[in-house]
Amino acid sequence: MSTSESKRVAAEKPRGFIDRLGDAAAAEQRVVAAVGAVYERWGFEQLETSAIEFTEALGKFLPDLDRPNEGVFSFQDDERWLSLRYDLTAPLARFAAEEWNGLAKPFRRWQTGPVWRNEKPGPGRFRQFTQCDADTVGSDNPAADAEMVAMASEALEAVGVPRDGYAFKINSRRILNGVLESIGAKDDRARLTVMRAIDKLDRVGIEGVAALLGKGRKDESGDFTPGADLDAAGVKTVVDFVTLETTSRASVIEGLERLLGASEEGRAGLKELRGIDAVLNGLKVSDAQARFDPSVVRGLEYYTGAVFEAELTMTVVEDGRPVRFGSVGGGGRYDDLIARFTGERVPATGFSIGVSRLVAAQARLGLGEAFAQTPPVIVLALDAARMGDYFAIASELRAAGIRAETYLGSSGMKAQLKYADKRNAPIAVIQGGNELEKGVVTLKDLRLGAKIAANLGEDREAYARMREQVQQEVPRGEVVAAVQRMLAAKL
RNA sequence: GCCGCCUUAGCUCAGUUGGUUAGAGCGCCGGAUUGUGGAUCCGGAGGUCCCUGGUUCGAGCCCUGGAGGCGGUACCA
Repeated sequence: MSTSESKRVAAEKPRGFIDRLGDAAAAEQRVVAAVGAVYERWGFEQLETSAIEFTEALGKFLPDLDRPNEGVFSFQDDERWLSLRYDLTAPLARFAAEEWNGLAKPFRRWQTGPVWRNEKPGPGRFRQFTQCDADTVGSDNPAADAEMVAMASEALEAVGVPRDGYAFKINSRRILNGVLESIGAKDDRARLTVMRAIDKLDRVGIEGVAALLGKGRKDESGDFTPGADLDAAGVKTVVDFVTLETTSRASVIEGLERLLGASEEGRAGLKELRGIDAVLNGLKVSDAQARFDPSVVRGLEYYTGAVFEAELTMTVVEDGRPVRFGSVGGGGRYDDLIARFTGERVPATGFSIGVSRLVAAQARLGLGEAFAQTPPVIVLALDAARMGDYFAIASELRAAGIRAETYLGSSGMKAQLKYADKRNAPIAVIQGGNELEKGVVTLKDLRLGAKIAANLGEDREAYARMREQVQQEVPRGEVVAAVQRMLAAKL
């Protein structure tokens, strides 16, 4: 009985999710390993938590009946709502609150793993992606914030980003709050609208921001976005803040000093930035690596103090156009998050690296090549009765630390070489009847062959000569040494 | 969520005012080549023309509704 056409299951995956094969999969692990090693070195302890949490623990209201999956993947279990975590910070808050009594405080942990968001996917935006976070819970010292920035910059360099290829932008929500206070934007809706407007500086420019602060703005598609409805003086105040010269941390502090006036909240934010600056100077983090930038907002509502954003400033030209990578991580201080569980205010700060994004950038910038895996040497299987011999050869190569596999299909030699070619194998190990008689194996240098063949035309004779040239017979006992030599040879 | 464009082979696409059996290039499989990757030549496999309902003697093409993709915008804990 055969499966009818209509009963076949479609081989497809849900939108917003991706498969990764080979180096694409391994690259993420290697980035996590490199970043995690930096966090470990700074004394952070690794934490693992479950992928699923109670929905209310994630700080999300119960999904309403019409749209139970708005933003987050949720389902009901024994009457209670469960959700896939959408970041690593909310699970940390839950863990810290749950284990509070037994933890050494301040509690410093790092964590990695996939997170899920049920949102419209786009290019470079998926519904599952990996984050790598570090957080300090139980310290309100600005030094903890400075440490996050310095450590994250070390992490970026650990994955190959050069020192002049990234920049951290730092601000404090308290400064923003001070500004909002001084222009009389009291209610939360107006404050949020102003912050969203500032957040769009990159995309819509200063004129766009000014429009969004005032009456609103019509974009190219004809869509109208209502503004925050500030008066002219209010717009000017905000614009002055977000356009402050950011070349040095000291000059920003100076500028803020001038613009902030008497706002108590703003003063507190400024004090915070001073504390961060002092520690960054001690850690020798330069103005170019970490700037104070009053236009940095970060969307997340839970931030209460310092906010950070890591941006890759390197560009690569693709299809004749420069491609910018933008933000590869962010974080900040969230002093109220843990209070949801304990009722007690616990100061905390953290930083999150978007691993998937960083890997994508790494690949396109060519930074990941040092991490790339060498493809395996392929041992051809020319005689089904001698599989044991072929596996013995591959095993010897593996024992010498060389990636090696034995061909397991049933095809002829030509197809096996095509297989090796497709796998990007550097070498094919051949032992058929001819070699067996002589007690040798043939090593074929596929990389060299590919290089030579690329310059050949239709000349079949030259091709045959090339074939002879790129392969050599070696005694069976010297296979490992000869493979090592061939792999080491420069092309 | 809103606005615009798009959907034909694994991929990129062609397809006449609506007319037999829907095509090309690339890729894939095989042969020319007794045991050798590329190139060349020959052959082969591969299709729910996104789905649905309709108009028509007849729909890949026209009409209704829907889904999916791309771009912009909004949201983003």
